[in-house]
Formats: sequence, C-alpha cells, structure tokens
Amino acid sequence: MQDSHTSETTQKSIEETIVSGILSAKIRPGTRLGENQLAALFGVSRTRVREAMMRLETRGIVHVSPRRGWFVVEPSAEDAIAVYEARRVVEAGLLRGMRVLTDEGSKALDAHLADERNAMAAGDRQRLTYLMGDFHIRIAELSGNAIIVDILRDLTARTILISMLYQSESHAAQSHEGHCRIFEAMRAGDFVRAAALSVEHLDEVEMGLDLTARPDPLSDLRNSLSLPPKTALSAFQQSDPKTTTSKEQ
Amino acid sequence: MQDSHTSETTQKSIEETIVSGILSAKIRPGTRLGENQLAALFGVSRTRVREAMMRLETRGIVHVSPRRGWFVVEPSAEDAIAVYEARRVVEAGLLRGMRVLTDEGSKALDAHLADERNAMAAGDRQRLTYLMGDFHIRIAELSGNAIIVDILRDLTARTILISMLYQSESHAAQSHEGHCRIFEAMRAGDFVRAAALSVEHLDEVEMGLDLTARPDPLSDLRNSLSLPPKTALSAFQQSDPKTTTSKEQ
DNA sequence: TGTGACTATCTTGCATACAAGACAGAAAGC
DNA sequence: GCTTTCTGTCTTGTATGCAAGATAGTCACA
Repeated sequence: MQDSHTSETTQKSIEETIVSGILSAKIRPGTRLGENQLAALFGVSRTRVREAMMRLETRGIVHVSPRRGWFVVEPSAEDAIAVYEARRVVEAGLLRGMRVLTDEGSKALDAHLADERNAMAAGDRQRLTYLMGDFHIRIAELSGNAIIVDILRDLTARTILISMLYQSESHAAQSHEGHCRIFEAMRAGDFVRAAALSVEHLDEVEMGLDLTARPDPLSDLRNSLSLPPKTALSAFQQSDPKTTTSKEQ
Repeated sequence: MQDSHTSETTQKSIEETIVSGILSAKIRPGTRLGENQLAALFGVSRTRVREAMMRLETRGIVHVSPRRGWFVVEPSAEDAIAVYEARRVVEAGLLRGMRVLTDEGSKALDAHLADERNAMAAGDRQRLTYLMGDFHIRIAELSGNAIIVDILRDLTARTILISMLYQSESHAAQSHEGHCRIFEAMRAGDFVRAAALSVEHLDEVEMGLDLTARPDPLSDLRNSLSLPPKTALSAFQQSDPKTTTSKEQ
C-alpha cells in the first residue's frame, strides 16, 4: 500500500510534474493517468490526485471519461486549429503591445536561442521540444504579466500534444529561424513586425501539421486497449530518451 | 437555514453559479465561501464543493487561506493592472485578427447594445454590470473560439471584482459609448481601428479606477470579521429570473 | 481595568470506505 | 464456430470520519 519510497512531493507537484512532462514531450497525448497509480507514485491518497486532475482539467490538459479514467487530452483537428488561433491572438497582441525590450530581456532571449542551437547540435530532441515551446513563454515573461504567462504555458502544453499527434517530421531548424527573426525585430524595437512575424511563425508551424492524418481513430477504444499504464507512467517518472518521440514546435 | 430545496444542481453548477454570481455583481470580492455552507446550499457533500473551489482557484476567481476558508479573490492593485493588461492583449489581438463580421454577429451585437441601453434606462445596475462585461465576451464568441471565450470570461469576472473594489462611481454611459464605437468600427470592417478603440476603452475604464483608494486594508482581518455568511450566500442563492437567464450559447 | 493564557468551537486538509459503472474474459447456448 | 450472457475485477464518484490548525470567547490574575 504505502510503499511511498518516492516523494515528499508537496502540493502542487503532481500538477506541475505532469505539465512539465508534457512540455518536454515525455508524456504522450492519450496517456492514461490512473488515480491509484499516481497516488502510489506520489505517495499520497487518491484525494490529492483527483484535485490535481480537476485542476488540470480546467486547464484543458487532461480529461476524464466517466468511470473509465483520466487521460491526457488528444486534441481534435478542430481543437488544434483553435489552439493555434488562440496563440496567434495572445502572442500577437502581446508583442504588439510591447514597448521596450530591456537589456536583461534581450540577454535572456539571446541565451535561450543559444540553448536552442545547442540542443539542435546535440540532437537532444526532448530538450529541443521543450525549448521550442519555452521560447514563447519567455517572451510572455518579459511582459511581467503572470496571467499571460499562465495562459501561454497551458496553450503551449496543448500545442506540444498537438504536434505529437499531427506532426510527422521535425521542423526544428525552421522554427529556430522563426524565433531568431522575431527576436531580431524585437531587438530593433519593431514590435509591430515582431507580432507579424510571430503570426507567420505560428502559421508555418500549423501548416506543417497533417490535420487529416488522424481523424482520431476511435481513441476511446485505443485508450482502453493499448496502454500498458506502467509504461506510460514510467515515461515521466524517469525520463527515457529513446522511447519517447519528440516533435518540435 | 438548511432549506436545501434548491438543488438537484448537477456537477458544474456550483462553479457556474458562483461565476455568474460574480459576473452579475451579486457576489462581492472577499466573500467567504464556506465548504459546509455551500454543501448545504447545493445539497451535496463537501467533496464536490471542494472540487468546484479548486477549479475556481485555478481560474483565478477564488483563493484559499489555509484552515481559514475559501474567499472570492480581492485583486490587489497590481493584480488589477495585470488583468487589464491581459485583457488589452487578448481583446486587441482578437479584434485585429478578425476578418469579417457576419450578419448574425452584427445582429447579436446590435441587440446587445440595445440591452445595454435598456438596462441604463431602467437603472438596473446589476444587469448593467453583467451586460458591460458580457459585451466583450460576445465579441469573443464571434470568433467561434471557445478557448478565447473562456479566457475572457474569467478575466471579465476578475474585472468585475476589481471594479467592485476600486471603482467608486459607475461610468456606464461612457462604457456604452465605447462599446458602440467598437461596434461601429467592426461593422465598417475596420478591425484595426476596432482593436485600437478596444485598447482605448479598456484604458479608460482602468483610468476610472482609484487604485490607491484601497491598499487592501488588512483584508484577512476584514474577512473574518465583517461577513455574515448567510447574507453573502443568500445573495446568489435566490435566482433572479431576469438577471440570471443570460444564456451561454 | 487591562492583559495574558486557556479552551471550546469551527474551519479546512486528507485519507479511507463504499457504491456504481465499465470492461475483459469465461462460460453457456445456438 | 459464433454469438450472447454472466461474472469478477478494476476504475472512478461521492460521502464521511478524523486530524490539525485557527479563531473567538472566557476566565484568571496582576
């Protein structure tokens, strides 16, 4: 029962662990999140697990199938379009409203882009996935507005799930260049252009998806059949570089 | 006291009841939301109430003071600034990205503005508050993007809480005119101008606040002292047919 | 009179028990 | 052989019980 060798994990950590697992593409869409298994993993009772699941559900990251279980969302094609649209709205609105790029901000983005290059060179796909999403969160952080950061973080998590479902090949290099162009415009103080570039960038990524590829082939059926939950959970319990495929965006 | 003739209320309704109570200014910031009281009101156990509270917490509408209770948030001056900024970002981004205003959209907004005028004429302040916030949600609904609608609904709820804290007098007429101008620009197909007007409008409203007025004078103390929870709860227990209908589509 | 400590009560935090439903696999009937 | 039904197991849904902390009121005492 309570062989909780694991944690001491405090309150938020179930939620945060799952989100960051998604952000780094260690947890795939459709992954089953059993209450009992999570409870055992984190050394708490189901109550706390359920609380975390409910929070994640309101953040659009998890959904529940009644009496069947909790699953990481598998966004439909329509969902995917809506998520990208929401990101365009928020990110363009953010950049366009930006007035200055501070020195620290510039340094932070510069360092981030260097990280992207390093991860590309090293072929570290999980880290690359994480960084490609994180770039946009970093920009939000420049605004100092925690509300926008939260919104974009959740949208980014969904974006990554989408790319795992619909993106066949990685376009990391292309994305990186998009990021560089946005940064250039920001550094030049041309935030209107940065906003336009951001929209373009998101369009590019969205266009790189094959939204017809997967009309969601009876996912309910898949969920109940294919998943060995042990595997799914261990995927983010300890990171396994090989088995988890990563897509950028 | 425990006249739980109320409910049959299904799952979501605790959450929705509270949110719509805020949207129509029937629940004030700082209102205590006792788990036991809500459980009695809705005829369920504390478990379900807690779930609703957790969800509302992640939506930024409620917060918990450990072992003291749940309270409707009382946004600080900094929070207020952040909320308005987030709204400018989202709403401007939304309008600027909009391409067409459909006939139904035009009709819906037109009808809404008529509602605003009627409420002003009737002096129905609660309904007016609701409508003033709902205008922006209606615009989001035009986009057909549920994600953006949800984001703006929660931001609007917080906006209303902010106005209850920091806005001494109503500027309904001014707001209404702002809405009309935005609608005009939209109808003319000039969404860039609509976006600019929207930013202006939000600036105006924000400027109408007295953010120094209330440096949050020991809210913890206030919470525990002043509230007769009975009153606060009954404020949204009895539903007022006119003001609560307010459909979601 | 004023101040400090103590206790009674009320609150949430968390775990657990049990109910209800869904699913998988075996058994039975055709 | 194929289909149908039944049953055992596993899952979440919900309520409840108890612990821990916070608050308010009271009482003792200087």
